[in-house]
Amino acid sequence: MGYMCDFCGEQRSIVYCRSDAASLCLSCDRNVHSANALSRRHSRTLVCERCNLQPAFVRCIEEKISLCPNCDWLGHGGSNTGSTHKRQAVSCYSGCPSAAELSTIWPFFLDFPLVGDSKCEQIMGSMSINEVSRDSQGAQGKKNIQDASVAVGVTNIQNVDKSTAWTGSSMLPYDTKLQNIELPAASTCAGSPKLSCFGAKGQTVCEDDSFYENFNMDEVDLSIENYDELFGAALDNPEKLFENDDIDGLFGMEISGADSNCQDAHLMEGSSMGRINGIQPACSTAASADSMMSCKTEPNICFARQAHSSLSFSGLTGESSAGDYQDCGASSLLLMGEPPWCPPCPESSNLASSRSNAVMRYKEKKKTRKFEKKVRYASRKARADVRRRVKGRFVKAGDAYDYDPMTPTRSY
DNA sequence: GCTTGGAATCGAACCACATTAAATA
DNA sequence: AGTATTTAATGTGGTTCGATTCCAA
Repeated sequence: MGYMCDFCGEQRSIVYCRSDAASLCLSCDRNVHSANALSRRHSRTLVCERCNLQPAFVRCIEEKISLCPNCDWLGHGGSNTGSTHKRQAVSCYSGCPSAAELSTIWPFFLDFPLVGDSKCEQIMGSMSINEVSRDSQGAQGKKNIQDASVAVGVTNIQNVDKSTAWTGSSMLPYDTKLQNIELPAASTCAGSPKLSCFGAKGQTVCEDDSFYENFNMDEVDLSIENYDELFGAALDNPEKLFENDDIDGLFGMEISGADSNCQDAHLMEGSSMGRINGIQPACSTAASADSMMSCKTEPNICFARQAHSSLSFSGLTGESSAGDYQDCGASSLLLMGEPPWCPPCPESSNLASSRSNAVMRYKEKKKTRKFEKKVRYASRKARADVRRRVKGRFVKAGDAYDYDPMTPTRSY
């Protein structure tokens, strides 16, 4: 990977598709992601203009550059002057938005050198969403409209409250700073500033006020029963994704304020999809299988650092074993302390102690937590529940047994 | 700081057989 | 094409046991 489009290798890469793990130029992005309904769902964002490897999650207004969390940290996290730069959250989009629509999502979009003079512009500018939808007729076309409307509806930057632009170190943008991040207005729930949500499904989440009315990090766990839940009903009922208790247990953060709910609920949503590389702070809604699977292939330790003790990561089974955390790449760092690039800071000792306390609390809770097994066939369970056993093993009917679930007596 | 041994924890394996799905007549 | 029969695979829970981790000496 590098500066060039992974697909055509000719144009400079502009956007990053996590699902495809590819950096694409605008024309290829459109071509690739207009192929079918599934690909249209891919959530894309700008590619980091510094490393050209990771998706960007903020744009430095001062430097006019989009940055991934790592590069953002490197550029703004220290004590240099960059730490005062104003930055703006970079939203994701899906569907096949036109250049104009992308510029609506990203007001800085026209800053890109390729926009306006390349064939990308020709393609992007000449095609409207309606045209795309007309090209692919019927329901497919309607889907395109939906996708595109999502892309546009996600972000109406013109409504952004400029006063919320944030500056300062990116060390803890999610933890303590995100509430001040300049987020697209439309990405927040209508009528409720509590939860930032991005994309269509996120909006669905937001519409359910009950979801975050009782949203207390202390009660949150990332429990995903199975893929069906994850990709199906759970998305319609987000509460199913959060079942009990680990977040504060692991990191010792207890957040009760509405603003905190907002920022962390957003993070939670991302992490609940197993998306550790939460450098997609603005695209938590894709909830697609591919994005979830990217968890293991694209560990992003930066996010772990930035999440800074505010997240836990759960495995697909809902059992948060240590291995699960390790699987997610970033997680191990959360448990092991500061990442190697973390500079010494006066808070470090406090952070270390609070983290160790948090880990202890997490372990305690984990001990007492009950994991419910999902029984696929009740009939089989019913039979197993009445079968006689010897040392836990099933025995042939009529044979001697040492355990009878019906009558806990021995036959010999 | 390093080693050692016991305790604690974890996860896979085992068992029989009704049920389910697939293949065949 | 639809039905009946046969074959193979699956899943269910309590217990055991080997492997791993933890912790104090």
